[in-house]
Amino acid sequence: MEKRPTKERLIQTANELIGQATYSTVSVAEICAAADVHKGSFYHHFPSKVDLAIAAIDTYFEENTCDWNALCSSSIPPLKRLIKICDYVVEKASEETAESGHFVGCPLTSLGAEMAGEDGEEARLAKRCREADNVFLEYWKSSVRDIAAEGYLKEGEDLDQIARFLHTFMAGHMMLAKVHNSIEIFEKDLKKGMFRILGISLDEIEKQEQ
Amino acid sequence: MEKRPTKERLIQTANELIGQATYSTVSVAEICAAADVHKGSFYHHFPSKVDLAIAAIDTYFEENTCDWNALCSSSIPPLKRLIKICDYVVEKASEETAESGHFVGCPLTSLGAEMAGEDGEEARLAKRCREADNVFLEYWKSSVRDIAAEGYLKEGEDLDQIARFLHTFMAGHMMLAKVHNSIEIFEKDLKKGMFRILGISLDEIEKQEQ
DNA sequence: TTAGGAGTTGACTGGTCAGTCAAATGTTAT
DNA sequence: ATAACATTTGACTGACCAGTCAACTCCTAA
Repeated sequence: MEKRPTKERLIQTANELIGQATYSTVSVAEICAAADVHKGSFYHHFPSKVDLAIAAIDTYFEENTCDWNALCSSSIPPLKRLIKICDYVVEKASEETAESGHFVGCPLTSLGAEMAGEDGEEARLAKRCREADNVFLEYWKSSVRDIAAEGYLKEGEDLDQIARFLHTFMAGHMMLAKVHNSIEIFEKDLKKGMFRILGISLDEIEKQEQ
Repeated sequence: MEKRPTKERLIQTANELIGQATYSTVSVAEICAAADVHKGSFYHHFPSKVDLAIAAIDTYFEENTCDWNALCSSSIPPLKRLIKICDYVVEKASEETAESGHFVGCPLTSLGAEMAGEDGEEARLAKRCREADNVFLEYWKSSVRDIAAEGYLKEGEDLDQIARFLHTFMAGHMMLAKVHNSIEIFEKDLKKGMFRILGISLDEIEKQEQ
């Protein structure tokens, strides 16, 4: 069994531990111990704890945009894409919760909120979280435009605002599921809420699928 | 100029500083300095940092339920109540942001998420956040039932689920406004999103008001 | 006047934190 | 073989953390 490179192990471990706790409460020593890396070796690969966290956010972001791109192929009808994204998010959250015992949620929001009031070096991390979050908002905007282009929305609606609603609703769901450490409501409500915000009957769409 | 009692000053200062940063990153020494209280005096009034945070959450909760009760008088039509609550939340957030330069958001969600992965003494704080959050969910349930009773919602809808949607949407708005430290989208979207989730035209209701 | 509890003071402790460093060990290219 | 570089090791530092404590001041009640 081949061990993955030290740097990768640190990033993955950081994402796991920070997801289950917070940036502030997880120490460099803890991350090192869990990743089987010595302190000095850590600082060979990363100039600071903040830089590890940024690398961890970058990795999370790249993995997720990659998956979303695969799910959001233009060849698929936009409402089906929305369903697939919801299913993907729910499934991924279920796996994480089953593995760790904690609902991890969205690091961009959790870490972004934790770092929101910081200045100095930590502000770089806060900025990265905001930037990445904005990219996901763009995904929603694009999705809503595609849904509107298919005639599912009334003429003259503020499409960007509807996209913000979806984005906000997703973020809120993630945070509350984290607070209550419960995947159940998340599974039950996410997709239905999305379609309610859009004003489209989920039942009818699902019937068409069959 | 009379100084308020030490204990009150500590609770108020804790709410301010923890709101602008996080529980973990604000030290007891900082809170003491800001409240002009000495370390030893702090531990005369509170057995631990966790107990101060719980007292701070309790104070926040009591102040807010008190205000919400005043706004939610049954003598007012339920949709008007919803508008008043949204206006109240937005106005309070604006004041806090103007005063501190930070969008503070909802401590029950922020602190609740920060403490979600903790065990030991901090778990008591996490539990208190969850409990308080559940009380606010009950407010939404009650509001949605009243709105339905006036005939604004279709027959057979899952009213508790709609209440969860509103609660989730509010929480998401608070968190994202904190992440981006921006009150603008919060002001622009909150009320409109609420009415979109309900499926009721805000414009028409506002016309009736005049 | 005085006794005693409530509140205050600030120095102190042991532990943990992020980050440093010089020496040791691998690895690769010539 | 060896030079040059990448990586690892673990002891170390100074700062900060939550919490302690004994001495002190203040208020109140008899």
